[in-house]
Amino acid sequence: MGCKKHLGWRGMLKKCGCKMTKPREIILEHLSKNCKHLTVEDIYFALKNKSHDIGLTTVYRTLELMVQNGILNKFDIGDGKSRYELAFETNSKDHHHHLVCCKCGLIINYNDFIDEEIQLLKKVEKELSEKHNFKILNHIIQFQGVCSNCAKKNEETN
Amino acid sequence: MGCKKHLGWRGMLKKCGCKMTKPREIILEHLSKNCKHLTVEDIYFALKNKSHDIGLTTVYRTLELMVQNGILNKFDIGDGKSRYELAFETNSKDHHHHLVCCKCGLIINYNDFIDEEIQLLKKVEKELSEKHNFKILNHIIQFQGVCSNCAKKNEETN
DNA sequence: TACTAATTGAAAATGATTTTCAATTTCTTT
DNA sequence: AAAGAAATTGAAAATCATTTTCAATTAGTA
Repeated sequence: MGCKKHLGWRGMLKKCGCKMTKPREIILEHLSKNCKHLTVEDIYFALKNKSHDIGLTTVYRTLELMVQNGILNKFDIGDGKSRYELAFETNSKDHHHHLVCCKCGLIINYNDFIDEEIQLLKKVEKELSEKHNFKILNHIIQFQGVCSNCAKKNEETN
Repeated sequence: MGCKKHLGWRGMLKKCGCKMTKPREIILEHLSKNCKHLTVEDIYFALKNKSHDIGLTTVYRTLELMVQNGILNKFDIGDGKSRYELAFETNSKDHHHHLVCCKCGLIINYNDFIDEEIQLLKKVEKELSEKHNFKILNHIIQFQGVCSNCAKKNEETN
């Protein structure tokens, strides 16, 4: 299970002078199996529940390392906590963007019209990187709004 | 100066049972004149320099209120501080998206291909709001990368 | 197997943001 | 224009996510 991935991760770590360790392996495995949008706390407690006592600090450090190396994406939905998910190549069928409820924090991955989005993103990316001499590494598209549940709750209140 | 705006702001505040106050007026004026991407600290010290002693807490509260009412956009470039800017209608000529350097935090507003972006965003927005029963209020498009300065610095280091 | 450098984790420190609460201000109503 | 009710302010304290510190441990190499 996950052997190929392990090799990939190990190679990536080697390239930047880092080592593959038990905690890192466990954290990465967890993220691979839970293609969600996890906070540090989410991961820390999930692993604790599986009897993996990995320090909170280690979770922070591992996630940061993986973000630096493009394995994970880090993003923010406005609640003051960072969230992490596996990074998928722009061309991958799993690549997606986010629809976020700003009341309850619900996050929906979408890939409707993803081809059109990607095509346009690439065009804009090319223009911007040339014009501003930027090396563009990533992008975020996020729609923000109110989900049906929260809209309902709000009506009841009024 | 800013009379029309003041009326608009006052009306907005009234609608939500809030009052127009000196601090709020000063903070909004400041944001109107500085179409940047300001942190709470930026604003607090800028006003202090103009001899406006407004409490840090009040700055936080005012900004949050304006975000809730669509006057300001709040966003995050990954450095742990929230940034604020005037919100422009999607159709406004001032509407823009961001190109961010993840090393130094440089933020560039761009509107190249903005018409195409908006057109696509509207299409996606319609689809998502129907499909997921969301009331969509806003969107973020952000490109992340390394600016030329930081790229240069990095070369020198190696 | 031994060594060197990287990693871990617990505790302490940091830094942004929120809460508390008494004093002040706004806006409506007389 | 004055009074009153409700909202707002600001300073200090509290909270909460994240980072730093440092001694003990572990991984990968020689």
